[in-house]
Amino acid sequence: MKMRLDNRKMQILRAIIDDYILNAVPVGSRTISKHPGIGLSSATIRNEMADLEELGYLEQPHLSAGRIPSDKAFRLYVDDLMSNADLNPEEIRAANNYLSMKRGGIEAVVRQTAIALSDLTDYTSMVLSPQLRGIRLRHIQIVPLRELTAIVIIVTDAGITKNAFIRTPYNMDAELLDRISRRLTAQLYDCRVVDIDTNKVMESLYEFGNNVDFFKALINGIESNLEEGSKHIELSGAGNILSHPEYNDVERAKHILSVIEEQESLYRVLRDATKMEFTITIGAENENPGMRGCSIVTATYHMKGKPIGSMGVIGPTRMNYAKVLAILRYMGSCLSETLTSMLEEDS
Amino acid sequence: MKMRLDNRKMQILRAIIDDYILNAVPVGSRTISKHPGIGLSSATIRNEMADLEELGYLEQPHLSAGRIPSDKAFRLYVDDLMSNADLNPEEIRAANNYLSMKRGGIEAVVRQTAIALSDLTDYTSMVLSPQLRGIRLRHIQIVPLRELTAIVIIVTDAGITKNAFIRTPYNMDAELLDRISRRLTAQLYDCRVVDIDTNKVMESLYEFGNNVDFFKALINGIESNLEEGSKHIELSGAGNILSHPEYNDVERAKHILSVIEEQESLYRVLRDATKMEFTITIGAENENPGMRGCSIVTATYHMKGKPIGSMGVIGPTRMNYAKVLAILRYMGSCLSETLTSMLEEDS
DNA sequence: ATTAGCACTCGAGGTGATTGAGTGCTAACA
DNA sequence: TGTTAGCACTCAATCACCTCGAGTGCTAAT
Repeated sequence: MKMRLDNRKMQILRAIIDDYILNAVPVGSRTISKHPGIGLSSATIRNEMADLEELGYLEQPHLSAGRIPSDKAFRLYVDDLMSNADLNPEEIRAANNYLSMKRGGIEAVVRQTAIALSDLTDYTSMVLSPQLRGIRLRHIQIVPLRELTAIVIIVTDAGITKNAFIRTPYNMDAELLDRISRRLTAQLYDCRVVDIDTNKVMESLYEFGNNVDFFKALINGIESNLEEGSKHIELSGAGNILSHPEYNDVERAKHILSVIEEQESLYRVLRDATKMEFTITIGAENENPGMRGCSIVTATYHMKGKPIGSMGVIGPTRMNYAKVLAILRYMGSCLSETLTSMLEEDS
Repeated sequence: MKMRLDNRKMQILRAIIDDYILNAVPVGSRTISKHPGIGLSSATIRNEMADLEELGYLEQPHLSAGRIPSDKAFRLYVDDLMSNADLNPEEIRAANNYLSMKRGGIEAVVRQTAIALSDLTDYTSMVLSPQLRGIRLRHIQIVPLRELTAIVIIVTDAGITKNAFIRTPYNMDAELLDRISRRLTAQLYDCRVVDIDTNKVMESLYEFGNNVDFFKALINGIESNLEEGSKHIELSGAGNILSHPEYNDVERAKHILSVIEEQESLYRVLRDATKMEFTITIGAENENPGMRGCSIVTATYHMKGKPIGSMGVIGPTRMNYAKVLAILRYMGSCLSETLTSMLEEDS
């Protein structure tokens, strides 16, 4: 006999998950039978639960306990069952309050966003700094620093500066480097990384002598510098994981903390997440084995309509997906708006 | 009858502290009487312990437990009793291993140092980014960004760039701003912040029109930018606090984590600590009430012989001060050396 | 198909006894 | 006079044991 997930099973599963998200305690048949909207006795629920367990949606920690939803159940939940929440006015006020202090440039805004996210959700939050790919060049300046070494400064239309050291083939003086800077600026003004035509730029530098390797290194440096973007991640509320009962086990908590601190894998998660408006990764779906047992929800933010970064929340698999999504949605649009307006208005 | 801390009491206290640092468990009279170098019976030790308690060096969690050293005892310990440790070859190898990858500029080095510190000590570590005060100016460049807004880029001899937005009084074109930049660079080349003579610089800008407010804002911007230094703190091993039994209480751990994450007070600690070669702050000596119960040990690092920043370790009051000091001393000199050499050699 | 009823399971939490590491005090001792 | 042996006492930790109750599966009646 083939079991199917009929409507009633779905309803029951949903009630179980809702309860579990709220209480973090295995939920029993009686609890569900008393649930408004479900007019069934606990015995019936038990039968259904047994079916759901067989289908892989529920798990039993031990015989005489209730059931807890599996990763698979949460997947179903976020895909089909979840009713999406909205922020209440109070939360919106709180969120705006965090963001009101937009002094201090992009980094400060990103940091404030991270703090707001972790405080509002009560989970750990992370915000990837804006990625520069697609941003346009405004100015290039090469400054001699000491013997045979110069520093290359790149300014973009986002008001972000980056800099890199470069080795010069001989002791080029400030004047020469300045002329080269002007030529480069003229050539590359308003270019994005992808627009850079190395050969053409090289040609335009011929008059400054036969230093092919140096020029090549210079252009490569500019390109790679713009391309790599900033790998910086702003974290906040790392301690929040200790608030949730699943991490009362100190060993577990320590482990997660070290994974979070390492940042490299978080960077990969956020980088990849920038391709999609929202992502939800549940428990074992995480690539990093250390993150199994956690869920990650992310949202993208934009600048002038283009996605340039993403932010996310790390919590237990039983996190309140609906609420987290709502908060991420709101904060994402706030951040997008702020960043875009920082380009247009005074700052 | 006046009790004094005679030599024997000191020895006993020292043995107690050593033992407590190692085991984190109240230590009893029998343990000490068996301690090599102390040829006394437990009964005698008990008498001495009672005296030490009366003098405020020991505390009893409850009647039938051993004693634990008070903050006052630890203070005495680090000031007078402690024998200073040296790193063993293996630790030196490990430390060098962390620092071998000095690719990627100052931030990367600072980060690596923080990671090494936390891994070697098993406590939480923090490293304050180099403070620029005392660093010399190399280049100033003002670039128009959009209507009425420009970005000011400052390059120092440490190869550090900083940038700030500035509002222009009218739409100054790139050419004009460039001429102003050159003039400023000429005027301020090789200056430290403290050397800047605002009036003289203002005078030299007269020829660029009567924009007193703008010029003033410009110079102020440069000054304050250099002055404030970077408030960035690199943290590592936040999760390590969970390794120590005093933080098995989740509430306590959460509290400390939130204090650490807030960073503002850590910045103040490290900033102030830059004035001294080493500092040790024990328990209640901390200014931040949230940090009482912790100890902080810091060391200064230098660039070309001048102190430009400090690094520290946060742990329980019973931390292994001798070892932590040795590690900080070693890492401090490594960092100083690396930073100084980054100025001189290619990077 | 649903439900009431029942026997069974098992973790959580409470009780009480035991253990052992520790103390203070006193009296004997060198 | 300082040191030590000895003893009575304290108290947290641990363990065995018990009870409680929330939960289950199964079966028979509706």
